[in-house]
Amino acid sequence: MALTIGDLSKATNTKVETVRYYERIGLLPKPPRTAGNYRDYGQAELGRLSFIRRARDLGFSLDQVRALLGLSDDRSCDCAGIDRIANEHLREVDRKLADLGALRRELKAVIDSCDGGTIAECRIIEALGPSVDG
Amino acid sequence: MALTIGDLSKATNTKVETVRYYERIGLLPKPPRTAGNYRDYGQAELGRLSFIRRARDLGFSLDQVRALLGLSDDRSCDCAGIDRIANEHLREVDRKLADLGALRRELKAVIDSCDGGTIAECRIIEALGPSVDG
DNA sequence: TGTAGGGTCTGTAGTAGCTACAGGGTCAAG
DNA sequence: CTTGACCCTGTAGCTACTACAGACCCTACA
Repeated sequence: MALTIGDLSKATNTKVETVRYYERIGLLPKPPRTAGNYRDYGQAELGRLSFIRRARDLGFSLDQVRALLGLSDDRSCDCAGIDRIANEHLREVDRKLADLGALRRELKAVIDSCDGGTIAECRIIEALGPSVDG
Repeated sequence: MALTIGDLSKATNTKVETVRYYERIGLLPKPPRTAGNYRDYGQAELGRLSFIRRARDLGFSLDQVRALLGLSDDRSCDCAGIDRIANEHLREVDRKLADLGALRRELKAVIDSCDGGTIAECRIIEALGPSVDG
């Protein structure tokens, strides 16, 4: 039943330092300590940490995770707030996908323009800006 | 001909602090100073900064930019090194696109599973991990 | 000549989200 | 009773900037 920080760490694939970090910034509660001053966790903390890690894996920021945790703690409220945060995040992801796609096209064009030779005639270098003696 | 740091900043859409930062980390040379201890830039520095910014816009890391600058300084070498860095970066971008795409699908599935109601029955929260009282 | 406003200078600290130590204490096994 | 794995606190590092504070410089206008 009692779990050490190492147990939590292994179970959630999180570094020990990261668990302590989450405690420091208030995402995880300060747990009771053993006689030897070791952190003493239970199932609740394991669940909470799993939640945090899963949300992080899905790309939610720590602030978003904090908000999700805050909302999910009140199980009687309706889940519109949760839905809003998740959809906001989805829009962010879509923006990033679009940006990264555009960047890829541009980068590909720069690379394709080059067909070897010396640096002096390298199209990649050319494409990257006005030449140094411009 | 003589450019202040503000001129460079405006011409390349870079914050003044960022220009000083690039100097501090060695991407830009330490320029001569005016009588009043202002940085005194010429066209060469403008070109170099433009190059840096353009490469950054294309998602190259500062380390990659440093390598590109190093290679491009020797104009007689062949451009295989440049090509290698650019293609490496392209592969990185492709990896990120794939990861982000996968993340998006998963996030979408989580969101779509929710059809309102209270937090207690919220599928988003459920999907994010074992419940707190696991 | 004085002053108001911009711009610039150095140096330091903050951002996100960890990660990596140093220098110590604790605990179970042999 | 010692070895080794774990844990503790506290601090510094990472990327790529950004944001001050407190001072100095430079130009224009009264």
